[in-house]
Amino acid sequence: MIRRSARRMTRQRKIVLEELRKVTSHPTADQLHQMVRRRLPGINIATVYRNLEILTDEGEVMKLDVAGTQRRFDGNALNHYHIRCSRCGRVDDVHMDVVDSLEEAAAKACAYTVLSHTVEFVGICPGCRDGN
Amino acid sequence: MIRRSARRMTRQRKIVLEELRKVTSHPTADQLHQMVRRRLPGINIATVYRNLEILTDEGEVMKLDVAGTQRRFDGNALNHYHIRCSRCGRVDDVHMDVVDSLEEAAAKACAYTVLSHTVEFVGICPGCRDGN
DNA sequence: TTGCAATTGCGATGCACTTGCAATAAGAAT
DNA sequence: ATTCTTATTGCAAGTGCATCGCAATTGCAA
Ligand SMILES: [Mn+2]
Ligand SMILES: [Mn+2]
Ligand SMILES: [Zn+2]
Ligand SMILES: [Zn+2]
Repeated sequence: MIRRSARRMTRQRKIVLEELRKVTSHPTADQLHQMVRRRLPGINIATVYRNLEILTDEGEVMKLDVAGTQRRFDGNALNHYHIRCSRCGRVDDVHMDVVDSLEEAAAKACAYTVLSHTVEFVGICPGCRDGN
Repeated sequence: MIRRSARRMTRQRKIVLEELRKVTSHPTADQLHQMVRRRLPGINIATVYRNLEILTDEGEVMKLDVAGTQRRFDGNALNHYHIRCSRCGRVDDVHMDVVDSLEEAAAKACAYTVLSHTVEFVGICPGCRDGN
């Protein structure tokens, strides 16, 4: 029989998750590494990456592959949409309903079995627009 | 006064564009490099990248930053949606109407000035589904 | 407590893309 | 046609983000 290896809740993994859950800013791995380091000075960036990978496939967090930039991570694993500022690169949540009907429309418009979808808006954040 | 440098239509640029326009497959830069090399054996990958960059900001082609994979290029610069096969990675067009109302909804649901949006579907392509 | 596989820190490596530079060539001016 | 300017090229080296190999450590089940 196939057995998945038993996961351990290490100090590192716990704090990576806690720090990511604390913010709504969709940090990159190295931003998160800085945050975690305040509590765990010796932690290595590779450990942060490895844990984010594991937490992602456990469904605890979400990987965001933002167009043309460094990968970001989201402590909220429920599907929701994002907007990226084209000036400064920050990424924020868009608090609108997910449009599931897009997937039905797509299923009719191509030959694939449709499984999921993501939407990324691009715009100008308030800070950049109002000049700060 | 600011003047943009005059663009030259080099043999390389012309053929990169022609080869990209020939296909509907959204090739990566090195796939396109292989294609172009059949007509221009000496062309370097850096030249392909540079020309794709230039053609993109001239609006002739489109860069696709597909979630978690190598960048792909699209000879059709008009906004349309894509679907990626989670098994084999191929990317195809989804021939459905672009839902502009998403941007209005997003504008109400966040503080950004919304400029554009992209949708990426994920699914299983016919080839992978039907086992080839 | 003990045993042992999962996990870590660290350095090395990989990969996709970008850049510096001298040589080349597009295309406007003559 | 020829000359001239400078955008563009090929090549090699460089960047940056992410991943990997490995010996040492550690969670945790027995
Ligand atoms: Mn989010
Ligand atoms: Mn397309
Ligand atoms: Zn901004
Ligand atoms: Zn497939």
